[in-house]
Amino acid sequence: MASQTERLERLLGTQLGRCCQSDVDDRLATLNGYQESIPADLSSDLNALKVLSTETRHRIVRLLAAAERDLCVCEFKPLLDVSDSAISHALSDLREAGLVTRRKDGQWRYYGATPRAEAILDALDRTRGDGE
Amino acid sequence: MASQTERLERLLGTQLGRCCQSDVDDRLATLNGYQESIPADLSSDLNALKVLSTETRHRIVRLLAAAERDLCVCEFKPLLDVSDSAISHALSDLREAGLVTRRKDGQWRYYGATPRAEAILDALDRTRGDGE
DNA sequence: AATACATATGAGCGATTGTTCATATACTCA
DNA sequence: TGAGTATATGAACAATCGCTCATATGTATT
Repeated sequence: MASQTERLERLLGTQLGRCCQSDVDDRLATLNGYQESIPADLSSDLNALKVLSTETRHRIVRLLAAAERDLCVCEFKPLLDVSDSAISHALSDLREAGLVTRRKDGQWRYYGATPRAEAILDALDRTRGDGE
Repeated sequence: MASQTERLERLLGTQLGRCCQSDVDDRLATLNGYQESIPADLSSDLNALKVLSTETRHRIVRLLAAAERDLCVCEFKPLLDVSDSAISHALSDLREAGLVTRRKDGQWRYYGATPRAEAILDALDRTRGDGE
């Protein structure tokens, strides 16, 4: 049975030219340190990214960011090639993910991009086309 | 049959207190302006977000960012609760999405986070917990 | 050359997803 | 109050996804 650290041991042999148990322990401690620097609950980050990763929802947020104002649900209609229902579902998912806000005005609903949404789009824009 | 702009026309009636054809045309032109400011090809952005939106791949990138150095494939093993194959698939997806780089050293492979990956994580970190 | 090893790749399976259709809710105006 | 409108919600279905297992590729060592 292959242990969890069998290969790590060999890697350290390559990197250090030697490898005793304390070398393995030290490296494992270092790796655990990286692990601990990760937010305990990733679900909100993962959800924000997932929600922004499909075309309909992504486009909605880009439109809101470009508009620099809240848009009414019906303003998305001529710009997106999906049903009203799909737009509504998309906005609902975006709101739950903290990427858009909603404001009611009579029968109309206005949505706006949150700073979180804008920060993510900005990160993409600033790094688009980077080879690496 | 409901036209694409039927509701928009009524919205403008509400917003402007009137609505003739030129009002509709103006608004449509404005909306099309937003549309045009969106990158023509979203697929690379969408893919980057999708790839970062599941736990295994996201965790890999967070580990690389925390490490501030390239990590060997075998170093992920004790930190992730999935098979070697899943780690390899994940790294391959991340590389294709431009989120990690790969460096070969003998039989070992070292991966590192790209500026694009770091920018996205940073956007998430800076805005985590924003109510809106 | 043969064996061992590190990583990669492809098929396949259960689980999740984005959409549409049907329907519900809530507001407006006669 | 009743008809019309704007948006939201739930079910359902095809499509996609993430994982594991089996196997392939390329490197090191003997």
